[in-house]
Formats: sequence, C-alpha cells, structure tokens
Amino acid sequence: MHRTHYAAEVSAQEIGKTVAVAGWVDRRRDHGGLIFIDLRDRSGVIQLRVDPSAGPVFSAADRLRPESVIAVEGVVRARPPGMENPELITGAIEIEPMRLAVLSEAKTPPFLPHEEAERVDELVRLRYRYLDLRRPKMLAHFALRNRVVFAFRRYLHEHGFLEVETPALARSTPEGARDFLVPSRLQPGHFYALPQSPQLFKQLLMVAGFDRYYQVAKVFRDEDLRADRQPEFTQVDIEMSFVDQEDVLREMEALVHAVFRESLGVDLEPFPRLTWDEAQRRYGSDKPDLRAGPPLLDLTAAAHRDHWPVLGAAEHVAAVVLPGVNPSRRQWDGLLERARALGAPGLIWLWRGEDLRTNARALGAGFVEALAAAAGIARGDGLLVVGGPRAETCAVAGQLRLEAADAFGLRQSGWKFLWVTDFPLFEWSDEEGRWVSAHHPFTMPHPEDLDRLETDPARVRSLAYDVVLNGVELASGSMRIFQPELQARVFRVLGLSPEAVTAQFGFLLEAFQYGAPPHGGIAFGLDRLVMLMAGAKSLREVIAFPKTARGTDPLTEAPSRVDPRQLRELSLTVVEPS
RNA sequence: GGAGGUGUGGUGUAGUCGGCCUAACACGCAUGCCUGUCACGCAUGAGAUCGCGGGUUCGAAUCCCGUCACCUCCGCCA
Repeated sequence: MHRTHYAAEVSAQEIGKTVAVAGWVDRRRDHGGLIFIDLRDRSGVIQLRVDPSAGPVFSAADRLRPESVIAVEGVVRARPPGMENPELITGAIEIEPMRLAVLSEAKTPPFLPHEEAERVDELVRLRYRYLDLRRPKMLAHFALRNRVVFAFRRYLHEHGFLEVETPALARSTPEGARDFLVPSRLQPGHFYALPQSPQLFKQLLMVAGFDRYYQVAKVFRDEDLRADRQPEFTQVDIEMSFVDQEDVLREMEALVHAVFRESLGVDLEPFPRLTWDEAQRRYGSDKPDLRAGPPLLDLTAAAHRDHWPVLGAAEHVAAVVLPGVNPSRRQWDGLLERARALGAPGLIWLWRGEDLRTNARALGAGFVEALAAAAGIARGDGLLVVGGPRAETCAVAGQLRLEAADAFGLRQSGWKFLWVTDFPLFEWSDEEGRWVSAHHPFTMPHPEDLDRLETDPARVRSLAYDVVLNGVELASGSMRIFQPELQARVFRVLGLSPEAVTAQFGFLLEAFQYGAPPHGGIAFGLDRLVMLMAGAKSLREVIAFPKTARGTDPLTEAPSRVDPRQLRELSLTVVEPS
C-alpha cells in the first residue's frame, strides 16, 4: 500500500477512483453497524466509512484506537446528499476502505491532540511534546516559521548576501550575557563558549571581503528565561560592507516588507523612525508600542511657565491621554496604585464629561482647567499626569500608557513597526562602576559626538538601531568601528586595559590592521518574529522543543548528570552546591 | 537573587473561613447497545488518600511550617 494522496488532497475529482492514504486515527465514531474514522495527516483529515460488509476491514476498524497509525486503500465516494460536512475541506467525500493496515498501535495518550489540548498543563504538553506538536495549530506555527525563514533566505540570496556558517564552539568574551561554556578535552582546563551572536566572526567576514553575509544562526545566552526569552534561540544575522546606516536601514526594511508579503500576504506601511531620545520622551520606552493609544504629552513647559502647583517644580511633566474612555472610580484608583508601584509619588487624573472630574480638586479649579486645556483633551477623554525626574517620569508614564491601553481596550491590532535610532553608546553600570556598551563595544559612535567620547560619555550617541514591532524589540544592529584607533578609544572609555583588550579581542583589532571596509549590520530575533506573526504569547509555541523557565527539557530531561568517566576525560570535578 | 500565581483520577476543573468528602462534574478509558456520524448517541463500570515532608487537631484536600515542580513578572538578558 503506497500512499497516493495526502488526506486533504483527496477531492471530488477522485470520486470512484482508488486512493491510498496514511496517518493517525483522529476520531472514531462507532455506530455499531457503521464506523466512521477521521484519518489525520499533515494536510488535514478525511473521513473513512466502514460498514460490516467490509469483513476484515470492519473488524480492524472495530478495534482501532485513537492516535494509532494506519494505512488505507479504498475507493473515494461522494457522501449521500445532506451528509456533507461544510466544515471540512474533504467534507463532501469519504473513503470506503478496501484494505486497512494498522502500522502502529497507540497507547491511550495523556491528552488527545485536538485544539482543546491548548488548555492542558504546559508541563504535560512539553513532557509529551510530540503529541502536542500533532495539533494542527502547532503544525501551522512551524509551517509559518518555515515560510518566514524561506522568505528571509530568498530575499537575502537574491540581494547578493552569502550565507556562511560560523563556529558554535567559540571563544568566551566577558562583555554581554553569561556564556554557556563547553570544556575542551584536548586542552584541559580550557573552555569554548557557545556564541551569544556571531558578531566577531561576521566582522571578520567583512574584513575578508565577503561584502554581504547572512546566517540563520542558533545563539546561546545563559540568563534567566521569560515568556519571550529562551537560552538558545535563532537569529537571522546580517552584515554589509561599504554602506552607511541609511543603506542598512533601507535594505533591512525592504527585507522585512518582503518577509511579511511572502509569508503572511501582508503589505506593510513604511516604518516610521524615532530617535532613542524621542522614543523615551514620547513613549517612555526604547521599544514603543504604537498601537497603545497616542504618544505621551510633554507638559513640562506649561507647568514651569504657569507655576502649576506641585508639577511646576518637577523636572519633567508627562501626560497620558486616554481618548474616549469612562473609567470607574475603582479603575482610577487602580491606576493611582500602579503609578505608586512604578515609583511615582503621585498621579493626577482627570476626565472631561459634563464637567471635569479629577482627584486634584484640592489644587484648585483654575489649575485643573489649565491642565485640561494644556493637554487639549476633548469630552470623554481621560488624562493621567505624572511629574518628577525626567527619565523616571517618562518611564512611569510610558508604562501607565501601556497598562491603561489594556485596561480600556485602547490597544489596536495591526503591525506597527518602527525604527529606533541613535541609541546611547554607553550606559553607566553601578554594579561594575564603569561605563559599559549599550549595544556592544564595536558599535560606531555617532560622528557628531566623537569629540565628547572621553569628556561626556553619557551624551555620546551611536549609530545603533532597533526594529520594533508592536512594542517588541525584533532586531538590533549598528554600524561598526573599523578603525583600530577609534576602537582603542572606545575600549579606553570602557575601562578595558590594552592588555585585556589584546587578550580578548586582539585578533579582531589585528584583522582591522590588514584592511577593513566600513561595515554594519543587524540581527533579527527569528523566534520572536514568528511568535508575533503567529499571535502566540510565548516563544515556546514556536520552538519545537523549548526549555521550561528553569532551563530544563521535560521530554529529554536535559540537563542531566554525566558519567564520572566523562568528567575525568574533561579534567573536571563537580563541586556540589552546599 | 526577589515577588506573585498554580498544583485534586489519564486530562480539565469543583470542593479550599476543618467534620455533611466514604472527594463531585466533564472529557478520556473499559464493557455492552446502536447503519449516516463528524465534539455521534445511550447504558453500565473502572480509575484520585487531593505535588511531597512535617506539624496543629478528636478530625486536614481544606489551617501552619518546610520543600519540589510549573507559569508570570522584577533583577539579569553587550
């Protein structure tokens, strides 16, 4: 019996013909004298109809269990009038099996791979991942993922990018996330690190003159997990030579447009651009969600000019406009509490209805009117106002904007992309007591800020940029330093001694001395992109065999202890935690 | 490292301010019946000592302490 059709491919055209299908028993409906079997394969389901005249086929069908694997050869029949199922692609036909072979009998599974399995405890789903992946929805996630990767590859291939693999066993570098280490047997006491990104290798490929590179690269970061963070994940890593930032942004935006068109059939709008500074001021975030209502208002000037009570003394005054809402007293109180939890000492709310409602009555009716006027709110609009130090105030207002948008259903649907540019080059690390790279140490400083590199690191911008989609950081990149002297200056600001630099990055700096082109690039978080495209809430829904929040795999029970012999070969001893 | 949530037959849940719980319901499972179903239907039945350990109590799924697992968030993630 050799399969001739996928289940959902059998159509009315085959009526009267003999076909062979194979797959899993999705459901069995036994009417005693008549048995219906839904046979499921990757394409969908088709109904088999077995009646007692079928002899051995009937007795086999009688004993069939859900999720057993069967192969069937039979004649395609039109269903009797009135018996069609419009819900099914194959709902107008059925197969009358002449032969039925049970290829593999299934135990009763812990859950059946129907869509209700969505509600099964996730631990059980992960423990039996192969059953969970049988669900059409999960399959659809991976079909989408495949289309997305294929679209990336097609575009990049067609635009002259070369896919090159870089090592998974690489050198540990101290900057950035915690490394996963791999002990070396041949070099006792030495370790490889799994790459956090192919960053250094792709820059070396630019020095090599490969000009345009990409890689669908698995990368690793040993940090705590989140719904949108797994210890191993996939980047579409890209680098280009002889380009400026504008070239990169234009090419990468075209790439994303192509990926959406090809894999979802969606034509995207051009991406708006915001500088990091604007993003902070208007959204209180470096990854604004443009769907969550209007941007923040900056009322600082009005507050200072008119000497508003309380707010007049604040460094920054930010307001969230809530268009067309009617919050209850309880909801206002909830927002007040959230503001306090986020670190804002106070929050003024007001709402324009018949008259002006507010919690700031005590500050004077005139002030309240002035506030409403300054914000320009219309009837039915609400307003949240916070004041204080600039960065904190923007952050709190930005967070309130998101939470209020969800509370009042203001968050729209759609694909709201944007570029965030001009990230700061450095951030002060209290923990380390020094400046650290905001992106990575090879990021090109903004040319206009070069003269204050040493004198005012906080105000040095960089040629670094992110792609943000619906409030999620989707891609991050930068133009790179390719002059050894400039790189040395940046390392100095970072407090890295020449010796440390030579030890850790000497090979890169040396490479730059042999002729390095100007270059820059970006890396897309593939898993996150697919998650958003699939409308999923967790990366685990778009990774075939993901890890739990504690970094384990309930299916294979990784990580595991290893045989002492293995440890000895690696010159390792385990010190048990006390 | 911290905070919160969850944990009851195979699965999902109810019960959780102690006794009526000899733990209920749905799905699944088993057996039987059923020739047009497609979440088939009907009947009968099996199956959990309530994550684990300890404590309080005459009595604990229920209260207390500890612990484990999973989920979410903060820290962390160049």
